[in-house]
Amino acid sequence: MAARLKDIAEELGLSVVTISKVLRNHPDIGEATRNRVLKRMKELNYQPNFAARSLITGRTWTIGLVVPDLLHPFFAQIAKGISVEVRRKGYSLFISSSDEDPALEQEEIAQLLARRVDVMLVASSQMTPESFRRIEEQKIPYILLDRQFPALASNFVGVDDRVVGVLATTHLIEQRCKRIAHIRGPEVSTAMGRLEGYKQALAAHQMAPLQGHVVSIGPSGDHMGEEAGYAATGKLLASKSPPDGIFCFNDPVALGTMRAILDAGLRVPEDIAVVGCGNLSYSDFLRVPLSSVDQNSKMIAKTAATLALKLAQTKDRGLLKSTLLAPQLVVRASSLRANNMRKPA
Amino acid sequence: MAARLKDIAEELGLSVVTISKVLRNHPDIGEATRNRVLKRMKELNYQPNFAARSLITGRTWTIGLVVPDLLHPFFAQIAKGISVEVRRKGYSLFISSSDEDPALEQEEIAQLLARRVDVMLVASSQMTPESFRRIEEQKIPYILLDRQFPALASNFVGVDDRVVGVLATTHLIEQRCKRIAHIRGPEVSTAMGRLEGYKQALAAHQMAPLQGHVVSIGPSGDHMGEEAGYAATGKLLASKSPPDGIFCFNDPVALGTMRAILDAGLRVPEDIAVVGCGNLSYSDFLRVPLSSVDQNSKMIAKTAATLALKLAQTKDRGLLKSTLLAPQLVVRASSLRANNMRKPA
DNA sequence: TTGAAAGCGCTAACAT
DNA sequence: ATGTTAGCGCTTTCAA
Repeated sequence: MAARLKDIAEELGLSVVTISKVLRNHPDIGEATRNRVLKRMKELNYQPNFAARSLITGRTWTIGLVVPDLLHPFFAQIAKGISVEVRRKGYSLFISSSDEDPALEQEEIAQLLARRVDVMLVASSQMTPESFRRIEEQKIPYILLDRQFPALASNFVGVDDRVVGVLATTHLIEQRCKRIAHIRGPEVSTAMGRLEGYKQALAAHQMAPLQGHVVSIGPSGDHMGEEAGYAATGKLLASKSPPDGIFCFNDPVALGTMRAILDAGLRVPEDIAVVGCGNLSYSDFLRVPLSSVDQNSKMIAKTAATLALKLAQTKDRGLLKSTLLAPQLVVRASSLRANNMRKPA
Repeated sequence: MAARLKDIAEELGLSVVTISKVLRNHPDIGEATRNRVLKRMKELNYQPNFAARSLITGRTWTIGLVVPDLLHPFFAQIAKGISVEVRRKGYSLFISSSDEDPALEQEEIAQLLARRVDVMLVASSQMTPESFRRIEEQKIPYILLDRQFPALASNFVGVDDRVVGVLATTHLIEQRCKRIAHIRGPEVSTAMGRLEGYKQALAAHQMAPLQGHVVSIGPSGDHMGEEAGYAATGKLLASKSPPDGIFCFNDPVALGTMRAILDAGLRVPEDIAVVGCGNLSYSDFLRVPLSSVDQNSKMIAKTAATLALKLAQTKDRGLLKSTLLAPQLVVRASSLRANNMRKPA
C-alpha cells in the first residue's frame, strides 16, 4: 500500500541501505544520489514505518501523559501545552484521563508502559508512590506533574504549593480578614503544601486557625470540587465563629464556596472574602470574579515538555530534576474589601 | 530488558509459536500447556511488543484525535470521553490540539497518518475538505466531529446545528424578544447551521433579522471567542435599533456579549436576553448564569468512540455513517425575562 | 560513497 | 496439539 524503502531502492537502482541513510541524513551519501532519493520520496509522499523503526531502535518517539481530569482547565492547559511542544520534535502524545481514580490511573500507566512510551508524564491521583516504583523497574523515565511524593526521588515539575498557601492567606490578612478559614484538599502533596503555607502565613502575623476552621473536601481530589466546596462551606458557616475569609484548595471548590455564601444570604467579599487556586479560564466572568493563585500552567507544560524531550534523548537514567515554579496571586472582586481598595500590582 | 516470547519459550521448552498462540487465546492449545505459559507470563509481567505486532499485522491499536482547542470544555469533554471509551478495548489515543490553525491541523493529521493510526478523529478547523481527501488516499478511516463539509461524504458525529439555532431563537421569541440578533461564527458547518436555524425560527413566527442584526466574529473560530463576542456586541449596541435578544454562536462569545452589555450599563436579561451554545462547565456560576444549548458532548464522545472502534475492526472501507444528535436547551437567568418566569422543564 | 548480511519480536501459513 | 519456515520494514554492523 504505502511506499517502502525497498520500492524506492528498486526504482532508483540503489540499495535499501542507501535510501535509509538518506532518510536519516547520514553524512556519507553523494549529493547527486541524495537529491535523486529525496525527490522520489517527496513524489511518493514516503512515510517511514514507525513500527519497523521502533522494533530495531527500541524507541517509539512517543510520550505518555496521564492526568486526573482533562476537563479541569488546569490539566487541559498542561495537556495542550505539552502536546504542542513535543510535536515540534516529532513526538506524538498519548493522553489519558484517569477520572481521579487511582485504580484507573494504574491501568492507564500500565497500558502506556506496554506501549513502550519513551517518557511518561503523570499528574497522579495516587496516595502512595508504589506504581511509580513499577515504572522505574521498566526503566522508563517519568516525570511527576503538579503532585509529588515526599518519599519518592523523581523528576518533578509543579508549583511551590507552600507559596500558594502563603500568597493567598497573606492577601486575606492584608484585606483585614480576622478569621481566615481553609478548605483543604485530600492527602496529596498539593493540599498539604497549601495547608502548610496557610498556617505559616497566619503564624507570621501572630494568628492561628480557629477551632474548626480547617475543613477538608474529603478524598475526592479535584473531582466534584464544587459540591464538596459547597458542603465544606456549610460547615464553616455553622461554626461558632464563622470565618470572614476563606482560602480554598482550588477554584472549583471556591465556586462551591461562593455559592454557599451567597445562598446563605451573605455577601462576597464584604462578609466573607474568598481566594481560590488555579485561576481557571472564566474567573473574570463569574457572579463574583474570583481571586485566585495562578499555577502558571503554561510554564509547567513548557518545562515538563522540555525535560521530557531531554529524558527521551538521553540514555542516562540517573538524571533527576525537580522544578518548583513560582505561583502568582491574581486579585479580583471576591477578595477585595470595599474599605481597602488598593489593588496590588 | 523486557521479557520476550522467545525467553518464555526457552524456559518452558516450547516453541515461540505456542507461546504466541496462548497470548492470543488461540483455541488449539492444551489446557496444561496454556496454564504453564500463562503462569510464567504473569510472573515475568510479560508485555507484548506492539511494534513487532504492528509490523506484521498492519494494525497499531492506536487512534488519533485532533481538536481545535483542548482548553475549550466542549472539546475537552469529547477528548476525555473518547479516551475512556477506547482504552477499554485496548486502544490508546493520540490527542493533539491544533489551536484553530488549519495549517497546524494539517501537520498534526499528517503526523498521525505517518504513525498509521487505525482510525482518525478530527474536529476540523479547515475551510475546505482537501486534507481529508488525503486521508482517504491513505485508506485510513476517519470520522469528522462537530464540524462537517457539505461536499464531503464522510463519517460524522455531531449535533444538528440547525436545531441548535431553532431552539435558541424560538426560546428568545417565547421570552417576548422582538429584535433578536445573531452573532455568527466563521464559515464552517456549525456556524452555518445555527444561522440557518435562527432564520428559520424567526420566519416561523413571521419575523426576520433586522438590518445589521447578523454580525460575525470573523474567521477566528472558537479562538478568542470572548473578545470577538465583545466586539461584535459593540456593533449591535451601536446599530439603529439595538437588539433585545442575542443568540450567540457559542458560550465563549456569549461571555463577551454579556460583558459588553453590562459594560454599556444595560442589564441581562431585562434589557437584552442572551443565549449561547455549548453549555460550558461553569455556566451556573457566571455573573449572570448563561442559558445555552447543550451539544451533548458526552454522547458525541461515546457515539464517536463506538464508531471508531467499529471502523478499526472492519476492513470494509465503504462504511459511512453520519450521526446527528439532538441538542438541548438549558435555560438559566441570562434569558429569563422577569415578566415571563415560567421555566421550561 | 555504497551495499550485503543479519536480525529486532512477533504472527501467518503451513506442516507434523 | 505443537512446531517449522518465512518475513513484516527498517537499522546496524561491517565489508567493498
